[in-house]
This record gives sequence, structure tokens and C-alpha cells, in this order.
Amino acid sequence: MSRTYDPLAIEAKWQKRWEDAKAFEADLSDAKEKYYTHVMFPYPSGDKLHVGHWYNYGPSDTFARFMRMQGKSVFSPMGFDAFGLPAENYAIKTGVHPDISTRKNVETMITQLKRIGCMYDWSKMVNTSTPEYYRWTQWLFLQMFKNKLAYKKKGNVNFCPSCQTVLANEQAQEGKCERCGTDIIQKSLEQWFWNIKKYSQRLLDGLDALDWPEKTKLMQRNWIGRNKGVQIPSKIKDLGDVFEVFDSVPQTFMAQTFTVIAPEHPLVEKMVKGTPQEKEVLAFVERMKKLKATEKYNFEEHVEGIFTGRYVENPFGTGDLPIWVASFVVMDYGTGIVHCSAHDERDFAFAKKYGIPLRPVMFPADPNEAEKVKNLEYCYAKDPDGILSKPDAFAGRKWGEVREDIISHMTKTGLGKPITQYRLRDWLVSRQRYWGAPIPIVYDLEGNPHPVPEEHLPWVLPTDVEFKPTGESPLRNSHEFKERTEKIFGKGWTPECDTMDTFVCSSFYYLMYLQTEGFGPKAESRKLKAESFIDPKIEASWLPVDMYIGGAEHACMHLIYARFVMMALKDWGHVSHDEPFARLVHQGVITNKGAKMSKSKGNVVSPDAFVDKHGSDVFRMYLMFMGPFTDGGDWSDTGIKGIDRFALRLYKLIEKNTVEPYAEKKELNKKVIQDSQEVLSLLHKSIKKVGEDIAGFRFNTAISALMELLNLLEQQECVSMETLQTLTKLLAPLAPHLSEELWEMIGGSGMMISERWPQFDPKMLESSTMTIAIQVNGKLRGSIEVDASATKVEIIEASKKQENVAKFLTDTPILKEIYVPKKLVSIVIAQK
RNA sequence: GCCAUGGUGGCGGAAUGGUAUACGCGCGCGACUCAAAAUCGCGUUCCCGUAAGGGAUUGAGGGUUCAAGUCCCUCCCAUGGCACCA
Repeated sequence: MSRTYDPLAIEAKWQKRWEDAKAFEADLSDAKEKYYTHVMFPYPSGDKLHVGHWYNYGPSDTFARFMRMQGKSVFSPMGFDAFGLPAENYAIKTGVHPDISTRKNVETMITQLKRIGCMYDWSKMVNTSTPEYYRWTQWLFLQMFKNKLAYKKKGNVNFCPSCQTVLANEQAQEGKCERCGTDIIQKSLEQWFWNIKKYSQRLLDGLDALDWPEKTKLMQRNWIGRNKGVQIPSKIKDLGDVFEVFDSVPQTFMAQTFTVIAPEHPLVEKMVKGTPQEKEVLAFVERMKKLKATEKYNFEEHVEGIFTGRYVENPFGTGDLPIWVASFVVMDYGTGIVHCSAHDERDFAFAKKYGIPLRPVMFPADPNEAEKVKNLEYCYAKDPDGILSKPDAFAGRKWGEVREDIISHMTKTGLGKPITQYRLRDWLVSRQRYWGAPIPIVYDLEGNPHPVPEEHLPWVLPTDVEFKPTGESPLRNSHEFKERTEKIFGKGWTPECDTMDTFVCSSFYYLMYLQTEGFGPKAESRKLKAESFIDPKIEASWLPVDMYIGGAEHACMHLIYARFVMMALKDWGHVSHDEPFARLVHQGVITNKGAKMSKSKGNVVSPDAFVDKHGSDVFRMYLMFMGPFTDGGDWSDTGIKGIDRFALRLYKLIEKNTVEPYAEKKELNKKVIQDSQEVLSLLHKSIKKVGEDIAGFRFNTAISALMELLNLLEQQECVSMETLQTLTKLLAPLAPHLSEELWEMIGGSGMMISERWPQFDPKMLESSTMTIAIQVNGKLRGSIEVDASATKVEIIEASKKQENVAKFLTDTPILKEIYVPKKLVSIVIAQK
């Protein structure tokens, strides 16, 4: 039989029919059985889609289609994360305005995405770089400002002195500029922050109820980094200044003999002012600030410090503690000042280097063994006050329990009080970049910030700017922007010239899809839907996103920011849910010869040639068949032939049973064909397995189950119409175009897209006979076929008679007989 | 360094503590063909054996169990995340 399956014609045909029928548009007014599934939206690049896009979107669509066949009202939108560096860099290079290139890229990308055959509801599309969208990005900033979660302070940014530009963290790999390789310096600038730290505990608590990969939840937990300890009040001798010290290992507080302070701590300057060491200490501080920018930390080599000449006044009744400025102290964690003891590796190295006396309080007393302190065999030994006087007071107790005891002891005696610290830092949202949403803030003549009133939103991004980097925010050279500000607010008023991090745009986009008018490429022709941020009824019924799919690299960025924003929006009464994403799945990464695909490496694999040759369905299925969706893998096209054959064989099977010159058989089919017990049994097993596998994102095994079914059906003389229909339905989420075509060939009514997933009959899963494996002393010695109704005794007796088994049983007493229902018999005999 | 995940044929991979290597690729042999491609059939973990069968085998080594790829311990390797957080 000649090849008649023409994927390109079939796919074009069904894509048009789906579009004409508006088959993918969700009715948001009806949230009964709603299912909101979404893949993290892409950046609209001018390049062709690569294999990674297909690997992500194809399987995600298979899942969406499966949920639709489960009878859900599936909402599967798509949009574009269109602000950001690539468009700006492109503009710097070519002079083409990012708005023009972005809109063009969006159009190109939509065309390409449609070719995958995904059931996206394009009528609800968002593009974050359109004013209709970023109006709400700015609105969000104003809410943060109004609710005192947005504030300005000095912060460090990565700056490339050669490119004269601020770099994002991702562009600052290993301290070097991504583009020119120059060493990056830290520049201290006034920056806008959002107070995500305030939500640390809620972000932590919320994780428990989420159906997310444990790995991702753990990463967020570590990132938030909760640490319980004590806060110890301390006083600087002679100056009288009081400060707090955070200690999360108070078990060793009696051993503390010195104090270290971060170089950038404001108290340093005060402590040394007018003292003989002032000049030297301040010089050290300046050197440390620069050092930190480039040196990767290695405390054994780079631990450095200088004595301030000041002391902490006798905090534990064991004497004054000298205060040192030390390179390793983190300003942003705890209070930036730490009491040190022999029982910390780092403190120990520091003390040795500068000859600071140590006073170990653990067994053994040898400070060289001090790092073993966390081992349970060590216990608190000395206690000058007699409060904890028994040397074995903590013997046999867990380290954490000892800590609890010490904390309550310190609280009782007024030495300190319990406190919880978090490692999470506030979110730096300002960027000294052009292609982003302008921060809607203006400054009065004294330089005080004022919010741009909501009626002036969108606070439009000016177009009269020079893209060439000068080291300053590009908006600074826009006359229009300055004039606009003065015209509205008064002479001498100036606009904020920084734009917002693109992670702000994506922190709430899952809500924007629900704005029924959409923010598409032609959104400017639509009426601005500015009445409210979101329709509360729609938000209440459609959120949270039921299934969210995207890369694991966002675990501690986008996926934390979105949760934070959702919680804040809830607190302000704009939404009714705490969490945006109920279930989360990460796709794996496709590499090329072990390396991540990237344009700069020139190793990006284009799917075009494969799609042109085999069609979208085959290419989608091939990517799914490669291995588990969450694993990714190294790219290779060696197996695509197998899927190509699979698709062709499916087509031929249907053809054989339906199309001329087999009309006779078709007639026959309608009336008489009765599938064998074997066929029906496997069919029902397949319904169960394929369904469960797709629901669990195990597309590879779903496909292999279908292949097994096909292998059996091919061996049959004829197959009943009902079975062929079921087979076609099982294929539908995996190969949507082909299944529509097959459905039509079979004479199915309507489109496959409207069909429901078939039901399996549990009774059909059982077969009339079963194969029982027989083991003797754990080794497989044979197997028998028995009737499904056979009893345990019958099966064991039959097993013993099996030829190959029997020969092991002669002359040897049987010690034990085990029967595992429907599976095996295990006979234990005496060893020779 | 710390935390997490993983290591199965020539390759991608499959296996609720119960017949390891499903499914596919590749390879070998055969059919069709003047021939090739495509397609179809058979075989394919390794070793011994014509076969029946036997032995070995899931990174290495131990343990629990009638039974371990799966559970426990030690180690090796790979990947991902964090890394001056007191």
C-alpha cells in the first residue's frame, strides 16, 4: 500500500477548522468544571521557535486537551513577556525601536505557535509591553507604594565599566560582563525595593498546601531561609551606643570572646571617629567594599579584619569583647554585628590569624577540634555562673534541644530574647534600562517621591530616547518625559527614570488573561479596559491556575514573586486567593551534546526541518516519547523514525478497516465484527493506562502503551468500529491533527476536539487465564498458565508439577510455600 | 562545604518489594524488488550450549527479606540548587 498519510495537508486542514469553529475559546462567564492550565509565557524573540519551545508547549497542550476530554472547561491562554533586555540590545545594535521589533516578533511567533497545534485561546492574549498591559504593572507599583511595601534605598547594582551599563544578575556570570568579559564593579545607586521580606513567613507557610514538586518547595524554603535564634542586646563601652546581635547557635554563647561588624555598618564610622585608628579603619572599609564586588568568597584565604579599638561592655559577665571590622560579616542578615567564639570554623580562623584569645566551652577543650562542635558527643562543659554547672547537663540531648534550653535560659536571665531571622532579601525592582514599564513616581523640588495619580496611567514610556548606553537610565535624556512631568506636576518636578524589572510584569499576568478584552498586538484599537484591575467574580471562580508548567530555573524568582504579589493583592482586597498556582510541573531541559542550547554557542536545534518532513504530530510525539517530560535530555533525532512509523501504521490500520476498496469490510464492521477477549482486555487496560499516564505527565509510557495496543490490533483480521473509535480518542491529546483526520475517516460525528475520554470497564481488565511465575529459592524456574478461578492450593500443586520446577524438588524437603495472588509462587527448599 | 535528585542493554528508556531489560531506535537474518528505498516477518542484555537448559547482571561493597533496580548502611560518580547567613 502506498503512503497516503500526508501530515502537512492534514495539519493545515484541521488548524483552519479549529480556528473557524473558535474551538479553543473559553467562556469565562461559565466556571463550572473550570480548568485553568498555563505554560509560562515566552519572550517574543525574532528567532524561530527552537526544540525547547516544542518540548515545552507540545506536551503541555497534550495535557490541556486531555483535561478537556475529561469534560473540563479548559482555559489555556498564551501571551508574551515582551519587555526586557533582548529587544533593547537589538535596538542598540540596529537602531530599530523595540516597540516595532517586539510587535513584529509577536506576530511571527503566534504564527509559529499555531503550527504546533496547541489549543490556545488567542482571544485572551497578553503582551506585557503594551500600554494597555503595563498600565496595570504601574498600578501594582502604586498599590505597593500606597501600602508602604515600596521604598527607596541605596543598593548595589552590577555595572560594566566598558559597556557603560547596568547589568542584570543573569548577565553578570562569575563576575564578568556577558558581552565583553570585563570585570564587573558594584555601583551603589538609589534603588526601589519591594518589601517581600515582610511576607517571609506566609510564603513559607503557604508552600505546604501546594501541589508542587517537593524539590521546588525545598528550594523556596531554603531561599526564604528561616533561622531561629536569640537577639542579644550589647553596649559599646565608653560610647554607650546599644545594638543587637543575632545568634542562631546560642549553645556556645559562653565561649564568645570577640565581636565582628560588617565593613559597611554605619556604627563603624562612629566608633572610630577621632580615634588614632580612624584613618586606617576607614581605609580598610573602603577596600572591603570594592573587594566584595569581584572576589569570590573563600574564608580561608580572604578572611581579613581590623581592630576598631572599641569593646562591647561585658555582655555575659565574662569580660569585655573587642570589636573588629571583618570581611566576612554580612550587612543584610541579622544586624550586621556578630559575637564570635572558638566553636565556629570561620570565627576560629579569624581569631587564629589575629591572635585573639579563645575560650572553648565544649569537650574536648582543644580549639583545634572546635569545628566538631555540632557532633552530639560534645556537650556544654563550663559555666562560670553555675547556672548550667553540671558538665553532663546536655549529655545525650539533641543539639536542637540544647539550643532550646539555652534560649529559654538566656531569655529568663535577660541575656537575650528569642527571634526569627529570614535570609530572603527585599526585591530590587528598579532597572536603569529603557525597555520596561516606567516606575510611576515623580519627584518634587526637594526630591521627595510622589506617586503618579491613577488617572495618568498608563504613564507612557517615552519614545524620544537615545539607546546608546551612557551608564545612566536612558529615560533621563527624554525631553518629552521631562516636559510631560512639569506640565502635569509643576515646574522643576522630575520623573523617576528607572523602569521596572520584567519579573514585575510577570508577577500577575495570570490574572490579566482573565481581562476579557485581551491585550493583544492590536490592543491599541480596543477600548482601554481601565475600570478595575480584575472582575472579582471571574477572579474568584477561575483562580488559582490549576496547572502551571514551566522551567525549574524560576523556582526562586518568578515563582516567589508571583506568590508574594498575589498575597499582597489579597491583603488589599483585589483578589480572593493567597496562592496563584495550585499545581506546578517543571519540564526538563533539552541539551545539545550535553550543553545548554544558546544562540551565542550556536548549538540551537531548529525543529523546522523535522516538522516539514514528519509533521507537528509526529514531532510532538517524538519529543514526548524521548523520556519523562520532567527529565529533558540530550537532543538526538535517531528515534523519530519510530514515531513516524507509528503514525503511518495508525493511519493504515484505520484505512484498512474503513476506506475503499474495503467498503465491504466497513459494512461488515458495523454489524458483525466482535473483537476477541484479548483485544478487548488490552483495549480497556490501555484506556486506563494512557489516561493515568497523561494525567501524570508520563507521556512516554502513554505512547508506548498505545504502540502495544496498535501492535495487537494490526494482527487482527478485522477490528470493530467501536474499538477503532476508542483507539482514535486515546490518540487525540497526543496527536490532535491525526486523530481528527482518523475520526473523520471512521465517520465519527462532529470534531474529535469535542469528544470525551472513553471509560474503561474494570471487568474487562481481568483476563480468563493468568500466568504464574514459579521461583525456587528465589530463582525463576518456570511458569504455568492457570484459569483465573484457580485456588491457591491448586496453583501451588500445579507449580510443583511443572517439569523444570519438579526436578529441583526431588529429595529435598520443602520449607515454605508462598503464593502472591495472580503473580507468582515462591518455593523455599533446604539448601544443599 | 551544605542540601536535593539520579546511576538499568550498543542508544533513548520501562518496571505498586513479586517473571528486570516493556515500548522504540540501532543492528542481524529473511520476504517483496532487476536493484535500492519504503514496507512486512523473525531474532537481538552478556557468557556457556545445536537445543533444552544453566550461570551472571540494574555504579561498588555490605545488610534486611521466601523474594531487592526498588527498603537500610558505607563508598564512588553525575546533575541541579545554595554557598561569608554567625
